[in-house]
Amino acid sequence: MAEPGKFLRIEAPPAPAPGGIAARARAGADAPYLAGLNPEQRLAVESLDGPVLVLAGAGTGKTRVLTTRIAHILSLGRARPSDILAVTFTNKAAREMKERVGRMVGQMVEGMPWLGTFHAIGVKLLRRHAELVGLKPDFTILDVDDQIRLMKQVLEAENIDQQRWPARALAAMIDNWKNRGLPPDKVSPGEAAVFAGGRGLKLYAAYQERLKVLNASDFGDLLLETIRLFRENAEVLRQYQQRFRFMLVDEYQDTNVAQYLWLRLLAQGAKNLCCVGDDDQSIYGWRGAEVDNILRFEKDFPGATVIRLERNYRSTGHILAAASHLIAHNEGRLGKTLRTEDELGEKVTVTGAWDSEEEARSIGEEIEELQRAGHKLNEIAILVRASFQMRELEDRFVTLGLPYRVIGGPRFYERAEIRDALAYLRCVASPADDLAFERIVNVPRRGLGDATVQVLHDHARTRRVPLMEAARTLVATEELKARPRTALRDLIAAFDRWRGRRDQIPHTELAEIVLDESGYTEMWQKDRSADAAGRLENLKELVRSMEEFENLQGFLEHVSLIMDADGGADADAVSIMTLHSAKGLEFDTVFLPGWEDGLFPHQRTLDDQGRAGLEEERRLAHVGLTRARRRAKIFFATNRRLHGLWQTTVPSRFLDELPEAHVEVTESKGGFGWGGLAPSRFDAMESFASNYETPGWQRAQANRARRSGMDEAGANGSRPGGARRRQPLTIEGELVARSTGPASPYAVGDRVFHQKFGYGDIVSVDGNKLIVAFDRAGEKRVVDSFVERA
DNA sequence: TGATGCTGCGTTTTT
DNA sequence: CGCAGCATCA
Repeated sequence: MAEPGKFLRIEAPPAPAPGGIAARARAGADAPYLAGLNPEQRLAVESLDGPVLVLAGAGTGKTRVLTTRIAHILSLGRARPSDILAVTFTNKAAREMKERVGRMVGQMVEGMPWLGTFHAIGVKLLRRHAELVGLKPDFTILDVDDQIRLMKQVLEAENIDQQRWPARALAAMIDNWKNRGLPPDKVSPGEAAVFAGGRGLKLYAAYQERLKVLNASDFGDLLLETIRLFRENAEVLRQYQQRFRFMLVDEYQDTNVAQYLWLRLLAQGAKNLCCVGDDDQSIYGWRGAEVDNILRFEKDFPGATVIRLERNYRSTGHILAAASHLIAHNEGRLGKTLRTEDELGEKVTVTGAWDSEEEARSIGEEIEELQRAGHKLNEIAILVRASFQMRELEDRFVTLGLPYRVIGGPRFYERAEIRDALAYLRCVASPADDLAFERIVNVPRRGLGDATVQVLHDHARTRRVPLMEAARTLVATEELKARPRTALRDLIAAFDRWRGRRDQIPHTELAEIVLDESGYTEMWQKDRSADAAGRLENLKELVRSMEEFENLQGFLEHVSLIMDADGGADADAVSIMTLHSAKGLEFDTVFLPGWEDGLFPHQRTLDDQGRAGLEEERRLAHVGLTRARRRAKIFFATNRRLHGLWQTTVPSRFLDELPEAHVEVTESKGGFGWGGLAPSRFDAMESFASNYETPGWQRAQANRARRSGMDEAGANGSRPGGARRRQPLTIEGELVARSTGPASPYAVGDRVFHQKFGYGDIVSVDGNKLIVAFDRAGEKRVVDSFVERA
C-alpha cells in the first residue's frame, strides 16, 4: 500500500457525485489495493451501488473482498468510516475484519464505529434510544443462565408444572420466535398453543414484561427491540438509513429472519447493501439461520447484482472436485462451480476401520507418518461431527505422546480465576514455583506491590533461591517496611500451614482451605461485578474436578498437560474440533472421521428436519472437505461405541456421493482391522459388517482381545483420559513386548517420571516404547520421549 | 444448606 | 455407560 492512512484522514462529507467518477479518477481505477484481485473479486469490490450479493465459495477470497470493498469506499471518498455499517456474526470475525481493514487502509479502526456483530450494533442502537423501547440506557444484557432463571420465575408465577413444561423448553421456544422476528403479538396463537396447555403466548408476554421491569434485554431482544425501535419511530429509522450509506454483511447465509428484517429496514435508505455468503456453507439452520435469506436475495432486493466467486485459492484439484461433486447433490442451492488452477494433488482418501478405536489408531499412525515426512502438526486438523468422537482420539494421542489441542472445547483452565487458584495450589505443591508465586503474591491485594516484589526478586536472584525462599529470609531482615513485611510473613506462614496439612486431609479439602484462608474466595464474593458469581462457580467446579484425582500432585500434572496442550498457539499440535467450529479455517491435511450414517449425517437432524436436514448435513460435509488444502482423509468405522454400547454402523451415504475418479479407497493403517479384505465398494462392506460370522469379524474380534492387553485402554472399558478416569487403572495380565524402533536409553527397572501418569518403574523396554508400572496409574505403554529419569 | 441417590438423556454453538 | 439435573433427606 503506497500511502497507508491517507484515505482515512478524510474528514469532509462524502463526495456528492453519485457515480463517483471524479473521485474514482482521483483514487485511480488501478489503486494498489485492487491489484491482485481476480475479475470477479474486483467486480465485487467495485460494484458499490445498489444491492449486491457476493456468492463466495469456500476459499475464494471472501474476506479479502469484504475488506477491500471497505477500503475502496473510503478511498473513493464515497463515505466516511462512520457511515459504513459492517456486520459479522462473531466477535472474532469482527475483530479480524477490523484488523484487516486497518492494515489495508491505515489505523482507522476507531473510525468505524459500526463495524461489529449484529448484537453489538444492536446494543449500541438500543442504548442510544433506550427510552423509546421502554428501557433505560444502562439496561443489562442477560446471559442464557439469567434467562432460564427468569423463565423459571415466570413459570412459577403462572403456576405451571415445571416438570411437564421445563423452563428450558420455554426458553427454546421463545428464542425460536425471536429468531423469526416475532414479538408476542405476532406469534400465531396456534403455534403458541402447544406449550403449557395454550399458555405459551401468555408466558412469552409475561417474560417480556419481566425483562422491562428488570431493565434488561436478552440476546434476541437486542435485535427484536431494534426492529421495533425502527418500526415505531420513523424519524430514528430515517436517521440511520441516511447515515449508513454503505452496508456490508458477512456470512449472510447464517442470518436469521430477525436479522434479515433488521437489515431490510436499514437498506431501504441508501440501498447499497452488500451481502457476502455461501449458501453451500449454511450449517446453522438448527439455531435459526435461514438459508432462504440468501436464496431469496434477488427477490428481496430488486435490481440486485449477483456475483459469484468461484475460483478457489485453497485446495488442490481432487479435493475441490470431491467437494463440488458432493454438494451438487443438494437441491436447495444457488449453484456454483468451484475451480482451481492448482494441481490435482492427492486424491481424497476413504478408509474403513473395524471400529472407532482402530479408526483412532489409523489416524494416529497417519499423523505420525506425516510428521516423519516433515509436516507440521499445526497444519493438521481432525474434524468430527460430534464432540464425543474426540475422546477416543485424545486417548490415542495421549498414548502416542502426540501433541494436540481441542478447539472450541472448554477454555476452563484459561480463565483468570482458575489460573489464580491453580497458582495457589502450585505454590503449595512446589514452593519453588516462582511464576505461580508471583501471580498470586498480591492477589487478593495485601499490600505487596511492585516495589516489594522487586526487592524480593533482587533478593532471590542474588541468593539464587526461589522467591518463596527469598521471602522467608527477607522478612527476618529490616529490608522491607513494616507493612509489607508483615503481609509477606503472613503469606509465607499461610503456605507453610497449608503445606503442613497436605498429607493429613484430602486434597480437595485442602484446596478449599487454601482458597478460603488466602482470601481469594472472599475477593470474588466482595466483587459485585456481573461475572463474579460465575467466577465463584468456576472455582467450585475446579475443586470438584480435583476429586477425580488421587492427590494434588496428580491433579496438577493433569492440568499442566491440558494447559500445555491448548496453551500456546505457537506450540506445534494437531487440532481437534467439530466440523461446525472449523468453518472459516484451513489446514494442509484434514482428517474426517466418523462418516457413518446416523452419526454423519446425524440421525437426529434427519429425523427432525428430513430432507432439509440432510442437505444441511451435506453442507457440513462440504465445509469439512473444503477446509483441506492438500490432503483430505475420510474415515468410517463399522462398529462404534454409542451410549456405552457397541453399535454396528453403515458407511455414510455421503461416501457414495463422492466422485470415484477423485477418491482413493485405502486400507486402514491401524493394523488388524480388515485383514487384507480391503473393500472397494462401501455397500459391499455394509453386508460384510453386519455379518457376525465372517472370518474377518472373528479375526478382528480376536485381534481386539489380544490388543486390549497391550494398549492401555483395556477391555475393562476404562479410559486413560485422566480427567475422565474415576479409578486408577490397573491392567492385569502379561504385556506382550515386541521389538521395533531404535534402542531406548532406558532399561528395565529404571525409575521414570511421566507428565500425565506420574512416577513409575520400567517393566519392559521395546525399542522406544516402554511399559512402565506407574505408582498411581498402573501399567502403561508409553513412548520413551515422554518420560524423564526420576 | 449440603450431600446423596435417582432418573432420563445422549449433535452441532454464538451472541 | 456416564453425567447432569433434580428431588429428597439429614
